[in-house]
Amino acid sequence: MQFDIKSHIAGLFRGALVEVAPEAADTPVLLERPKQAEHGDLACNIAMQLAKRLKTNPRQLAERVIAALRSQAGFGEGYIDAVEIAGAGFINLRLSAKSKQLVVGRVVAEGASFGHAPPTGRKVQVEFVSANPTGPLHVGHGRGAAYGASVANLLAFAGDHVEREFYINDAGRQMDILAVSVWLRYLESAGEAVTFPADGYRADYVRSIAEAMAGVHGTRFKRGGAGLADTAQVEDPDAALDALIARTKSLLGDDWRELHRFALEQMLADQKDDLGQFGVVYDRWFSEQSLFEGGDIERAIGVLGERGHLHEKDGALWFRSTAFGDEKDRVVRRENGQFTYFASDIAYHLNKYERGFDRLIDVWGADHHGYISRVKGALTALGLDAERLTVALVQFAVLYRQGEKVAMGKRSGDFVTLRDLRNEVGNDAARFFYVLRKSDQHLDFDLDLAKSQSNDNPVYYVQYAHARVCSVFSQAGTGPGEGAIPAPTDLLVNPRELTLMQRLGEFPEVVQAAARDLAPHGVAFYLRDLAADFHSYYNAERILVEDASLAKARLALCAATRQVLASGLALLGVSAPERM
RNA sequence: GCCCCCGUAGCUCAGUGGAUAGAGCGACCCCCUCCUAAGGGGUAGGUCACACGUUCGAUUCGUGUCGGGGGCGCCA
Repeated sequence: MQFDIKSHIAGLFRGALVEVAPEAADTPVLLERPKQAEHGDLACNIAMQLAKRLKTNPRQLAERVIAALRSQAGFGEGYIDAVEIAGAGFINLRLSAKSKQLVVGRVVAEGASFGHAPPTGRKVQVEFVSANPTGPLHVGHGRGAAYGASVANLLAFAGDHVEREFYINDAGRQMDILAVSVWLRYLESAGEAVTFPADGYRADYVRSIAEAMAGVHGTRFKRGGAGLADTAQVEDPDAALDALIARTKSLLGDDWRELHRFALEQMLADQKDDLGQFGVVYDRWFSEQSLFEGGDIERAIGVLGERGHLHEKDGALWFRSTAFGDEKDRVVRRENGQFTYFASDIAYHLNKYERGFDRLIDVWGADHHGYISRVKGALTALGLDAERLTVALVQFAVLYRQGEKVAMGKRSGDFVTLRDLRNEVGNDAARFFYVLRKSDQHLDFDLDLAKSQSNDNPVYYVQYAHARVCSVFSQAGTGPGEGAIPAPTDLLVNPRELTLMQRLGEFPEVVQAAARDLAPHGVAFYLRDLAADFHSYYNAERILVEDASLAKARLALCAATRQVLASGLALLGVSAPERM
């Protein structure tokens, strides 16, 4: 671990506190960065915090703390230029150029691991996207993908062992509906007259899967379409669809499984490919169906029953979630004997706990918020610690084109897919824009802005800073890595250099905070600030000056800047181009 | 009806129990003989929705009101 100026100073404060107020020596020392430059580089509010407890005036207490601070061994090492009392009792510190220069050598030496926390030993799972495999991913999934992937990266950077998982909802009625829809299109293209159900999947990709199926399986699934006509006569659309599914299953017999699997695999391959191109990869794809096949659902529900949390009513089996703060009890097994999605989810989460994760993070769409209390309730009922589960809700993204909301009709099939979005604005802009807002905030995604190659576009602004640094290095005839030669950083004393170095020094705390809050937008905002500091410096000062020592020092600062830009962009899954 | 999110500059949004609340865009003015102008410098723009409470201190925490968005199935 390299010398860290902030913890050094916090240590001095703790020493001073022992002298001034031994009874309060355990009070944590908070050092924050004042918003205004005239308040120095670091501010400590310890005097105001303790004034009441010690029955004294905060300014007087601050004076005593400062006196003790000056007497600490280590105070005179040249890291602190000035200490003063301000306002109600703030202790403001002005750091020396020497203390700000430390970060340059540190970043250059540590490279990509600068800001990376040591291993925590904690095993964390992040489950995200988990879209139904009944259609292509749309722009809403895209936000969950960008957010979940960045959160996973942040946690790994903060020292956790992270596993990324996608839960495949391959067991339910929706999947059956897709399989039937594909089958009908398949029959249709073979010349059969079929009546397509109102609630079937009617978008184009269904036809594509049907064509692929004909290519692979030929006429294997052909049956007389006339045997379906009466199912379309059922009044209630839901019942009609169920009748159609049942009829299809009986007509196809053992081939139903194959048909179902074919449709599922086509859809999954599409989603996997889409996510892969988006830079989102998983350690595991977990099948809901496997929970049925392995008996996990019956086992999980069985445990709930043994613990006395189930009861029967109206022929269905209910979990008494009201006993755990939910507003009403929830069905786990329907009157028709089928388990609900909720039952699968209970079994799935039990399975996660059994895999020994210290922490589980579920990234869900905001429409699932009512679901949290019942899942946590079920976990508690199973005797598990529900506190280990964190559900991060991601609000919807609304696309705008030329100031107009882009219509998204899921039913009509004209929704915008993630793939369309990526093709339109590019992966980098999509990843960056998705995490530019707090996840629990509605996101207005401006397509025109994301596409514009101008200074309005924050992605290009940050990437351009990186490209500029690289350009300086190519002019200098060296690579940024060669800045690793010990450089005379004490020559870096002009205000813009000091500002830039200070900003670089903030990176570790920014990343830690973003990981703690599951808030990748903090990194995005930081990168914009860092890029601004660099652009400002670049415009005001020439890097490759005549004075060889100064040029070398400035190159070292550039190398450090490039590294932090690249590290931050990598956390967000955005590329760091050397040329633009 | 119940639950969740939000209300900060003309627009889109950051932000923190602290000191004179920030950024980008938009508006206006200025800067390439020079390492990428996809850049930089400057001006203007605010009752942090409102009220009460907790606190030495509230834009931040709590309660309430008003306003906007979303969710509340034996769907997944």
